[in-house]
Amino acid sequence: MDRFLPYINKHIQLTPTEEAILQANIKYKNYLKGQYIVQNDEICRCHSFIESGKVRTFYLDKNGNEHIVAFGIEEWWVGDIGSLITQSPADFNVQCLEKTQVVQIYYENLQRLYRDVPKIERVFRLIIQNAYVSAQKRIVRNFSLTARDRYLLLLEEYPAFVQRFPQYMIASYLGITKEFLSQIRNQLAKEAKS
Amino acid sequence: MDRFLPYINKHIQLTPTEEAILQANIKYKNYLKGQYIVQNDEICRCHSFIESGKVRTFYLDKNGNEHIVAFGIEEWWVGDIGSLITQSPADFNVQCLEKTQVVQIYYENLQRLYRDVPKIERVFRLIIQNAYVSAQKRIVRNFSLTARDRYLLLLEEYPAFVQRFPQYMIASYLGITKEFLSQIRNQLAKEAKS
DNA sequence: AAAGAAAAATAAGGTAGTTTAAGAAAAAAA
DNA sequence: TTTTTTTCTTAAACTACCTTATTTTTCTTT
Repeated sequence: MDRFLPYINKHIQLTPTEEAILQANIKYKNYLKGQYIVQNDEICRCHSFIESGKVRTFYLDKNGNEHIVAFGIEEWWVGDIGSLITQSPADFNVQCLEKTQVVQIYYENLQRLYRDVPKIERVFRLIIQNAYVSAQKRIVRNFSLTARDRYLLLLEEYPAFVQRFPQYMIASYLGITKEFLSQIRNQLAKEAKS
Repeated sequence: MDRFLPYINKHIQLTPTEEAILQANIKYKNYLKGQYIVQNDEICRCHSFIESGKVRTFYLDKNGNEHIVAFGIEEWWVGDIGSLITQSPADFNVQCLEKTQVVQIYYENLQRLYRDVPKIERVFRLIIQNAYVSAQKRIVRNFSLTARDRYLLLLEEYPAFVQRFPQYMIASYLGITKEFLSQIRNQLAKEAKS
């Protein structure tokens, strides 16, 4: 039940006092399968760290099609940062796909932490920096790789995702249809035999 | 020649002492048309703020094709953040497309500033946060919009780009060929008439 | 102003990925 | 166990976008 503090301590070293302030500004929460942590058009009030469980972050386009923009498993942060930082309606939905426990930092508490424990600003700069670098990688890959190569890369880099999320969600994350992913997998299986 | 300090002061308020420390940790530099601020496979040593001029950030895929991942004009930051933060070889190239003046903060100076002027950590958190939000928007759009709609959106949101950068670069930025963009524009022109 | 180079337009044929629809397999519920 | 629901597969027709090649226009340089 406590992955959170060890995670924070990977980035910075907190004094006992600072740790106490941090503890006072977080909340533990449990979600059931299917429940939403963030909902489209509502303001995202907190950023959530996954203690256990799994979630998907998705977006509904104007035709009502779902597009998965991120997965979340243990030790990942989820939320809609765009909505959080401007306290404006969210573009994304964050939905739990199984019973999920999270640690949440609410907007006001985060601002207070930035003020009272400046080291926290560093943690979040680092978190966002890494998120930004992966987002850019994703853009580049969607430009220059075929669906097949993107799938192979996902298998290599995040095998846990391919195991824990259903195929139609993997397809959506890769930006292709489930039918086409099925076709790719079929082809890869054939190649493996010969 | 001085857009930099006013830009910083939009985000935070510096005391005269802090401002002096900041000034001591930046460098002004001029580039000619065609010169590179960052080069693929070399370590990106600084982050650059554009005072005047224009640049493109691009990536060469394994077939040697260029893919533009970002444009930069006055008051934009450019560089390869992935390379900068880990001090590892850059994936991207940042090239000036005309005479360009920049303010640069070198890696070591940035670390020193984070330590000595903690407010600076806030500025960079904010810069990266915004960059991350736009990167995510871009991922979503590339998934759910057609090339035509992406072009229309670019025209609406950043008309300056469409005016200041040649069409084949705009096409590359949108993730399509120059021929296809030409076709789209042709079609839009026809529609405008009738 | 002319010459040369770079950028943009046009057109035809090709391919990666989509759509639709039907059926099979697997998982969840009863 | 059977039923119901969810997920995955297969295949054929279709579309958005690509490739290649040629021509025209615009920008640079002298």
